[in-house]
Amino acid sequence: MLDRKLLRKEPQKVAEAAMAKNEKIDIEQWIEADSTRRALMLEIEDLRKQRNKLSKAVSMKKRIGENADEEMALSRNTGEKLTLLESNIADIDASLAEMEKSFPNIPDSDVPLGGEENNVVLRSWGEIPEFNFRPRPHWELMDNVFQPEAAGRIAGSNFILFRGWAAKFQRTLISWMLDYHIEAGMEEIWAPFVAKPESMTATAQLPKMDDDMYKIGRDNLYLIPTGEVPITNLYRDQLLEEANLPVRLCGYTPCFRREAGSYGKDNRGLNRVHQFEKVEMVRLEHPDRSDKAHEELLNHATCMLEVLGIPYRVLLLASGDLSFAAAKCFDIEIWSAGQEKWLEVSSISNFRDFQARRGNMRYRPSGGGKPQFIHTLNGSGLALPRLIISLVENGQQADGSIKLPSALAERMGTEVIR
RNA sequence: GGAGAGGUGGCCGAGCUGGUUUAAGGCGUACGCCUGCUAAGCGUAUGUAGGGGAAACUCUACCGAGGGUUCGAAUCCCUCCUUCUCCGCCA
Repeated sequence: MLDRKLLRKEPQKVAEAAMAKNEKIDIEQWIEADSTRRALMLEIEDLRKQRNKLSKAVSMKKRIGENADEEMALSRNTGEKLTLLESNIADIDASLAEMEKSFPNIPDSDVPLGGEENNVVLRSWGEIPEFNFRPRPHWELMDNVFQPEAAGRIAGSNFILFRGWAAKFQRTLISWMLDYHIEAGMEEIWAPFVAKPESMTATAQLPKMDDDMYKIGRDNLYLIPTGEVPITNLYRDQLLEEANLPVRLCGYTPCFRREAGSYGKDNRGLNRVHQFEKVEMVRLEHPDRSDKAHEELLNHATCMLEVLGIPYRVLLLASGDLSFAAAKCFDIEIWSAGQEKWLEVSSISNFRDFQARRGNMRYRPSGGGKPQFIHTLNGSGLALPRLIISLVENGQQADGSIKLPSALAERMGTEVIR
């Protein structure tokens, strides 16, 4: 959610920002409703003031035994007027709130304009592996342990099933990544995998992504599309002390995505599935330090890839590729040797105070003064399926066996998976 | 799922036979006083949001959410959400 003062003061800026994100918004309609609301509010407050006075007069007169019929009649009359105006303003409030929830966050000034084609490669690391044989895609290398047809029988197409070493490999990776984050000072969170509409609205999956989420209608719950939802919502409606910032969290969750309308698009194998596992990093920051925190999250995630020896590149997303809530986002892409392409394995976003406003997440400044909205950030650290793709395809050998990075070999109890 | 008890300001907690409570008191926090230092003690201030004012200040709303009764609701009634206790069911 954006600051109402900003909407009033610089509607043009908000409209341009929405345009840059390919979102259509009607700012004129908002401005009109807002000014109507403020005029009505003045009237209402005046009437309430009158009624309070009359009530007090009634109270005084009754205490000393005088007749207060006149005041009571006047007060009743005022009350009737109020009821009408209050119902008008409630309608306006509802429509304002609905509009505001559909206004996207404003991209930072250093975010390039335009669509995907304007994303900027900031840096890259590692050598793209070369083979003296034809590198195979992961679905061939994992033929025995990755069984999408079985998952299809159980849950439907585009769900996945691992068995044997693949199942263990995923569990090992989750555990390794969590330990890596904990080592760096984050607190591990394990949270519900479903969330209420209010939670989805706070982190801004709602209203826009409604069609992309699995919904449990009878209990009015959604399956989470990312760990960001429960972990960030841990602090919804909370007031933090400035001394307790930053809050650094991580956690494992499955992520459920309907991927409506994406069938047939890069969805072979593990590339794009309805349920995938992910370790997420979440950070609540002081507004002055969120830029630094954003870089730190990025570097922390890329460091992890360096330990695993996976070639990657970092993109700064252009405005049109930014999510609804983000002000700025880095994507990390890793190399898939079997498919010879880059795969997005992490999005690291700064939402500034956008989610904090929606979720009422604030801190009290240590010098005293009014509570302020915090800045929220998050990043995948990392998404499992594509990480597995890269490790398996990049580590493959001529005989179809897979060589593991040393960090994982120890935990898997073998250096080579056969 | 059944029965019962709660949800009050950063936290705890009174009020809940409707009108000097437009929320007592405590903790915490800030500043000051006092004390050789520290602790204790004393004093003052301290909720959130919005409006008006140069400012001191002032007005309005908010006691889980929404609706109702009333001249007037934290207080009475209804619906919902949520927490806890006990029982049932299930892993």
